[in-house]
Amino acid sequence: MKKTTINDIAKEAGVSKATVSRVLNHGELVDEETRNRVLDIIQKHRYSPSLVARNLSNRASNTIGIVIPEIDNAFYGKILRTIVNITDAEDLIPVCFDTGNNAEKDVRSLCVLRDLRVGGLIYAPSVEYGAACVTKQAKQLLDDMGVPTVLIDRHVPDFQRSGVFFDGFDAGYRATKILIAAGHVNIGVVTGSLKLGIARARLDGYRKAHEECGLPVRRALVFEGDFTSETACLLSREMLSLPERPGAVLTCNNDTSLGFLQALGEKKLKIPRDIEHVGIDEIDVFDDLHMRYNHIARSRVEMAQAAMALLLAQIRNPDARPENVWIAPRFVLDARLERVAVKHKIIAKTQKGASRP
Amino acid sequence: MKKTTINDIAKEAGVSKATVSRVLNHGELVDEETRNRVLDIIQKHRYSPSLVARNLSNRASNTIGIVIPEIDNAFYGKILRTIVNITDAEDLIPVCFDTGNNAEKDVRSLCVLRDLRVGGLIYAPSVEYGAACVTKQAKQLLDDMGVPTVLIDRHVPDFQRSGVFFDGFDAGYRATKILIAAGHVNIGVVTGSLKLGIARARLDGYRKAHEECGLPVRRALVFEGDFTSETACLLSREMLSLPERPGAVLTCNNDTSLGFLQALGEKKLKIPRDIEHVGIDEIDVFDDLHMRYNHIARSRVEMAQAAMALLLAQIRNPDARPENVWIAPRFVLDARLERVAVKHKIIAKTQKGASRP
DNA sequence: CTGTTAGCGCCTTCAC
DNA sequence: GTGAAGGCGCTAACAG
Repeated sequence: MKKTTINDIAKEAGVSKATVSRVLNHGELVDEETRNRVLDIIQKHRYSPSLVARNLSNRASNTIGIVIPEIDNAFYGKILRTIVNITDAEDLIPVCFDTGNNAEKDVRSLCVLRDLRVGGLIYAPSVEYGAACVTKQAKQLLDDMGVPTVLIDRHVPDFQRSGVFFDGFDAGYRATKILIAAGHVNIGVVTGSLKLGIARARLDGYRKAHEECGLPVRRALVFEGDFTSETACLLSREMLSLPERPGAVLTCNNDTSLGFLQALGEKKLKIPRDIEHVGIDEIDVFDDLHMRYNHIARSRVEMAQAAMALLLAQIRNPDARPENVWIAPRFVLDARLERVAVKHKIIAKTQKGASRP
Repeated sequence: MKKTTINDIAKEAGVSKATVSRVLNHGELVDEETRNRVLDIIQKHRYSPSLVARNLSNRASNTIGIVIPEIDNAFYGKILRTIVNITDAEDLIPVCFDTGNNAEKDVRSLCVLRDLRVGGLIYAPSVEYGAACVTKQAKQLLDDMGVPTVLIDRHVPDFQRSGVFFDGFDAGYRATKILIAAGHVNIGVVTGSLKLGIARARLDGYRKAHEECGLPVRRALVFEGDFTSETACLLSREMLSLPERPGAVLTCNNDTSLGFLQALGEKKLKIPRDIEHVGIDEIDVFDDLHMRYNHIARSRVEMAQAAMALLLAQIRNPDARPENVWIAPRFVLDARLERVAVKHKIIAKTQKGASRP
């Protein structure tokens, strides 16, 4: 039992396949009568042309590749969903890979996408985690593919492409400023692997805030993790056991915040009674439950939309110049911290009521 | 600047494309010397054959379609990630659609997948939400595609295909039994749309437990929602304002549990001081934070793995008979409820230490 | 308006 | 071992 093809239709309709192809693609160029006849037969056989053949013939593909780490992380999950909703609306076909933050998988995924001759690419690289040679391979592949590409959330070092990024430096900087303004001098920080640019940026912001305020950055208060809750919890336990326990803590992504909060719970410490805390990234459940959680949100929907906008623009106009979009941090603070932040002009003013992304 | 093709390689190597094709696919059939020469040229040009052309020629595709609602829901996010990790290991290419629980989008997604001539399909239908005619279309499409298909999590009514399902009836039944065994007679329930089979199953379990214990099912305590936290919260507020407030509540999926917990927080009610609660589905964050949350987990990883196993089996052996796998509920209860459950032989015995999926 | 022809890039017989 | 030829299903000129 074979799939019916354009030939079968043509034969049965007593026309050439060119005509069938025409009613399929440029219906108006075909005599109404023959068109209807062909259409009828198509319907009868429930025929629908093969995209594979069509793509080959057109040497163009309406397929776009998506390469992200940790699909099941709420951050990327939301991004992915936003992306596929857009691809859907634009009649693009999303092919999706998860790298698990493994640079080798970046390369493998890009290989497949290259062989698939996708027409575009949204890419959240984990290559920074990997060896230099892997990064080089990935860049090479991107070049080889020669298709519109938009980086999202993370950079590829020394690589000139469009991208949508979160201003992690600003987030780290302002978060720390706020804590300092609230009277803290002893501020701990749990961040991700400093091999990752985004982790470094956030920590740099933390440092800058200290310098600007004439405060020393105490090495003992800087904890380099890996953006997982497990590691963050271990580090946080350590931090909270310090003889001079920090009065405030900055945690640099959603899972890190969770790890920290877990450690906090174990020690029976309460926010803000015993310690102050600002996290980076929203945590949906806390929102749902209206739980207190001072944090800086990076709008996932906004990022994904911006990325797709850039991608579509590039697909439509291939010689568009690379363009970077920076997504501004959004502050979600309790009344007290917000007052402090506004008073010190660290944030513009209350953003309450801003729709959750 | 054109992509290099098999022809370019053949020409440069001074051989025919047949030979190049051979070194690509059946290297051993080619003289070592020529093979190496061809290989060198391939490397030099960084040539890699087009999967599109190859698929067309082979009239077979290593592509598999994935259609799920709500990619950003942690439940499906985890499933998706597990699936793509497996497709990756099996050299399959995942094409992924999100339907947002919109039956029309089910149909649209299946259409694209059909045109793509995917080699297999993992499908979590939302068609039950839709009109009968839409369901019919979806079934028709599945038939037209004629490729191995595995349903996951949700049924398509009257449709004979392989599938991996959670035993929601059993979950609802045993959860309710436990609450009854714990001394409750006034048990509220918040469920999803009863148009959905999985919602009905869970509620049926709740009913069965009541019957079996000679307890009446009070209609006022049955709240039909839609599996979203917003609706669940509204309904829960209502429930908690009842003159005869239930002493225990069953909530039938993760978001519903969240909605309920939010309403609970608003009323300053505490578990288990004021009310008892069992939810269906895990909520990762609660796990991470070691928060108290009595629930019945449906193992997402297990489901996804089972689904892929069925799919691969079917792909390898096309006349394998349809097969259904039922994933057993896993109970995660606090000490008191667990003791009650074990004592009444509702659950076998402590499952503590079971790895989180 | 419609049919013929010639690919798209690759694979697989078949001869040699 | 290798090349020539034909075909996968479809589209895009080019003639009529």
